[in-house]
Amino acid sequence: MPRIPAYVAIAESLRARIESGELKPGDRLPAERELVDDFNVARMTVRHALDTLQMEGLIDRKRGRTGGTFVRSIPPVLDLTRIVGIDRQLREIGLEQTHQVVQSGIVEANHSVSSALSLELGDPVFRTEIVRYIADNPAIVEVFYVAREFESVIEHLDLALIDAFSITMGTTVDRREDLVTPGAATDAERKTLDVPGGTQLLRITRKTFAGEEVIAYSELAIRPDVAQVRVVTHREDETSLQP
Amino acid sequence: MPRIPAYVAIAESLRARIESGELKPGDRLPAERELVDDFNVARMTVRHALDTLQMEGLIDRKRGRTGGTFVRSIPPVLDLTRIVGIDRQLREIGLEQTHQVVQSGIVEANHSVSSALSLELGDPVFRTEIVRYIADNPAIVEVFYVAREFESVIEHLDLALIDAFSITMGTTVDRREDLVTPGAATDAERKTLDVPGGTQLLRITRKTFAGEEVIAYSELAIRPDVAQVRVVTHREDETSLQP
DNA sequence: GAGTGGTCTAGACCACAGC
DNA sequence: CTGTGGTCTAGACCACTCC
Repeated sequence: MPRIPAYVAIAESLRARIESGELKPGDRLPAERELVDDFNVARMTVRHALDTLQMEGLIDRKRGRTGGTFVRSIPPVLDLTRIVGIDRQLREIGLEQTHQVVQSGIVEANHSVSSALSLELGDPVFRTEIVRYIADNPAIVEVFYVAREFESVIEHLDLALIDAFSITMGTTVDRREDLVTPGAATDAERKTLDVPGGTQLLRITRKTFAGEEVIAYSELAIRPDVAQVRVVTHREDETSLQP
Repeated sequence: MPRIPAYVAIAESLRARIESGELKPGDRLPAERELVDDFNVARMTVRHALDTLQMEGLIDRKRGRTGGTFVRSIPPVLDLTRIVGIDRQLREIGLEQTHQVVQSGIVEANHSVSSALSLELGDPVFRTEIVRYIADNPAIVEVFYVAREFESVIEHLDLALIDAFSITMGTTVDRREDLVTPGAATDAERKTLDVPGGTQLLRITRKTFAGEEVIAYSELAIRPDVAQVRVVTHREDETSLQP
């Protein structure tokens, strides 16, 4: 029998109390120093256990006199496979969405951007960084890159990008491709999203197509504690049973 | 000016070396004890920095005489919005996929399962746990639940579920919905996927529909270092510009 | 002020994988 | 055997937030 590390045992014990429903979303777990007494370990070991639960998305932590460690509650769902903007999706379920342009201007294309948009490394591109708030919580950071001549699409950030292109440029967008990966917040995201270091995010890198050409490239980072992501696939999308 | 924690500064420094290309995928970073000397901090602080980079998906760590900390290489892409099975998608890009049924049998529906399949808590359901290997690496754990009478679909695990239902039951599947979240490996997943604790995974909970009825519910956990996930959305899926 | 989580130290020993 | 990462201790002080 392999030995079970203490921090794993502690995490299992707390996870069991959450999954059994003994601790419900919003409930507070014992303070770290209490857990130290309960399990007879050093505080770093308790923190390692809590770190893993936080990475799993089961708990949130707040500091201060009324802070503590809490069971995470279930966030609203955003549909990746709907073309309509986030704004409208949230309004349908009765939530407020606002956004704020953090920065925008011409920058030199880095490697990811230039290869996505078929440019040379260092070519000028128009970059916009947006933070979207759901019910006043910073929820999503979106950085998007377009060729300079498309700059005016940012006048319609409340719309889906697809419609913004159609209105401002007359360009017909017909497809987008999203790569979805998990990953912790970087320091920059940590600041704009106002989360502690190490928070788990859902990352999406998106290519928006007009025909076979990529006309926009964006990177989204979503706080999973304020928005879940859904993907819907219909049978008609593809005939699957051919050899 | 807020003070920058040492572990953040160390992580930033290493991240910069990776993103600049000074360290390429597969390259080895300095050993932890070397970094301790380089940055004049305790080893726990270096490890905290490396933990955050690991959570971001930038590095992998291996122990043993020839182990170390390595820059992660870029994994193949699986398309969530294609109905064809994982098996065929990988064969198209020249990779081997095998799978193994870890366990299967009748269990009592827990809360998630019963509410997804419209059953009562504790009702019997057929549960199958599968591990999928990509190029001999354990890549995906898939647990799926169906009503007992659909049990025979597991005879066709190499096919997409949609076709398995069609062949064995004559049931026409026409839609599926996936919820995508990030989250670290639990202890159970850690064992079956053979990853160290705290590894980031991409989690998908999937409902498979026949008409408005959910006929299968599955939970997938994907190792992002062996498979990336893509979502493709077409314009025709929805008319977006209505008020 | 007081109690919460966040950072950090300077060690120790363990587990693993090649040589 | 040796060098790698993994776990753990028993403290310390900091930063935040409400009272």
